[in-house]
Amino acid sequence: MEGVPQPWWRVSVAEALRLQREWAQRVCRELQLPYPPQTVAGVDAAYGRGMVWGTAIVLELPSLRVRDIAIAARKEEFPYIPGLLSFREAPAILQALESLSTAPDILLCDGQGIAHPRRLGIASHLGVLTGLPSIGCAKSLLCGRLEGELAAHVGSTAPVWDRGEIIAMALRTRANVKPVYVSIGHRVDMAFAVEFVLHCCRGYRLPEPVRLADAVSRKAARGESVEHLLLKTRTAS
DNA sequence: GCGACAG
DNA sequence: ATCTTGTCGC
Repeated sequence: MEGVPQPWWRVSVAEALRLQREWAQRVCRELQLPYPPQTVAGVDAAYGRGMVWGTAIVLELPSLRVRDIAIAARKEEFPYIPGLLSFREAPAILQALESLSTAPDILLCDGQGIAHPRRLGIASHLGVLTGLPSIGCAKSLLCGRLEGELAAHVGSTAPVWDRGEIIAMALRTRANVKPVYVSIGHRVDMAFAVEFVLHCCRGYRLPEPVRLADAVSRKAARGESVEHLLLKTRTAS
């Protein structure tokens, strides 16, 4: 992306907040897909041995078959601060994405999209920096309040409001199980995001791309073998 | 000032 | 996120 300071993750908290407000203005909340996505990349990160381990795993659609995997390890450079998660995890995830053989059509992230104090959760952050459509799927809320009741059946939704706007939808992906919070990342609208996440769940609370990215990340972080999953690891500082 | 707070 | 055993329930 143009105009992005290179070591954008090596900044002060004040500068990080400024960058978020700036980049949040580049988020597109409308569906902009040239064609139905043929591949989705599930992305996540885990921690181990002083490193952040980012994973990008590409699945074919609508089958959800694994097509490609990439893992990247980087030193932990930014602390975890609620609201600034992407400054800690995005560098490793972006590096993993760059190591993929083929760019995915859309990103499914473990975390918030615009359901964020400054409307730039990690899903939106990754979407804006890569230019790819993205969706945020989080296990809990960072901000906002659930309005209304969420039915117990799969597929039911309830809006999450914050400062006068709907920033996410609580989505029941499994009957009688805590919902996940779906939000727009970049170049998608809420309706598409919810439908997409639901398609990826298949009986589990979390979407398959995210479950796999999570499993691979933590295995890599613990130094366990992930070769039986076709990998392309790359380490850097 | 106090409490909340993605992963 | 990570540290950790068994256990209750579909």
